[in-house]
Amino acid sequence: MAKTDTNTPRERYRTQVRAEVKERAWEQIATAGASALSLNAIAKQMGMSGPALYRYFAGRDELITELIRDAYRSLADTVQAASADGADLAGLAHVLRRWALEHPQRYFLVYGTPVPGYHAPEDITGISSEIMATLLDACAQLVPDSPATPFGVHLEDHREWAQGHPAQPAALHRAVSFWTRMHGVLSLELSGHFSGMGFDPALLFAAELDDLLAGS
Amino acid sequence: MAKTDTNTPRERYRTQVRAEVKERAWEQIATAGASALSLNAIAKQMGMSGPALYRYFAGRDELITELIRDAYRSLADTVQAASADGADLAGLAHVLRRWALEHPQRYFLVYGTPVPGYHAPEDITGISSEIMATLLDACAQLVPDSPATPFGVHLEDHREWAQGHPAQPAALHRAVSFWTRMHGVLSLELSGHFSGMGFDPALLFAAELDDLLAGS
DNA sequence: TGTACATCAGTGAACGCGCGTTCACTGATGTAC
DNA sequence: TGTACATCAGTGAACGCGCGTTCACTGATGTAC
Repeated sequence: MAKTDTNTPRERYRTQVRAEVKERAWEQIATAGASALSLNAIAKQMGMSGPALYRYFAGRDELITELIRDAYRSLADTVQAASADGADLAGLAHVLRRWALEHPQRYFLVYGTPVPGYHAPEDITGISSEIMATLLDACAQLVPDSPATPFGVHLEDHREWAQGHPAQPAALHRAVSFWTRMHGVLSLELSGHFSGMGFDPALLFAAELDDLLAGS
Repeated sequence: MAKTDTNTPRERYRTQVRAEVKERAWEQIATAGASALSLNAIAKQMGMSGPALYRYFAGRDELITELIRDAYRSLADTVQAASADGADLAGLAHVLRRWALEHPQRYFLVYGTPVPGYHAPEDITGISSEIMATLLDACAQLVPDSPATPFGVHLEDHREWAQGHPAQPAALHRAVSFWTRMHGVLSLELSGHFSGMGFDPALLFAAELDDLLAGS
């Protein structure tokens, strides 16, 4: 079914090398930032010559796009797995934070400063919708019939992004607030903006989550 | 008193050229991202030869640091001016959003994805504290004696960052929440993450602000 | 099992590019008497 | 007011660098009979 031909030895080797290239790419991003990503440097680090990588990636741009796709996929998988294991909204929050702390570079590739020119391919926005859907599920299960907020009503009028998910206005509102609030804390935490301040970011995260669950 | 010698014609010229270099730098960042900033490109755009800029900046790094400093300064000035005009916390929120929408590149240089190697000079963290202090003022004025939250108590134990500001625990908590929540919305808005979703980011921002002011 | 052929991974040379930065120099602008 | 000197903005050549990418080629690995 899936077109991942991992049958022949040669193709197994191919996917293995591709994976190693990506690993080195992540290391490089962690060390010097995404903009410093260089095919030649990766090749050298793997003990091969620059042009060799063109057997595996059409070019630098394709590699970067792949990394972004993988980052989205990784987050979606993580969240969906937690949901399948019965995690509620609070559970998703902790899984999200854990993922962000484990893979800060991936987090920033997904939610960080955008590159002015770049536009993500369609399938990536699709993965983004998957994440949103999982969030909506969790929000809908929590207090299924909360009173609609004004912004919830506005969202009800603009719910294309919910992809036909049958969530109530209050759930739509909560999903969006969840997203922005968790991102607010995680983004500043990963950026190091809290590091000189002395308090424990985990407690801030927990406080924000509690407040969100208590709901207005 | 201030050591800004804008007296002699030569020095007025100097500061003028420095200013133009920075302007072009911002344009370049807006077009291709901060990592694409190039002294040579700026020089060419100004109709002069590359090395000429070394009369005005010690090198690329100094220019970038200056831009970051200016961005912080611009935000601090904006917020302080609003505060001096009697703006309350809600007023500061709107001034902040306005500033972010007007200068997205500056916003990202301040709060965006960090460059792994880079550490900001001390005076920049000082400006950051000024912003925090203004925020604390506004939070302390709102409901001066709210009950302390658990996280507020934690902050009370780690209040070095407040630089001796006499805010109550509840105010400390509110200032931090204000910061992370506004950033959560603004960061995703400026990154374009809402653009395909259909709803109005201004309403989301307002809803988040209302919820914060209602306070739990 | 052995031979003939096709596939494909990886190499090394080469191209053009733009970068940051240095250096010795020219020429204009200001300063001192 | 005019001359002599110092200051400093800007130039052009040059250095070394690493980048992405192409190309013709070698040599190993798999496939077909």
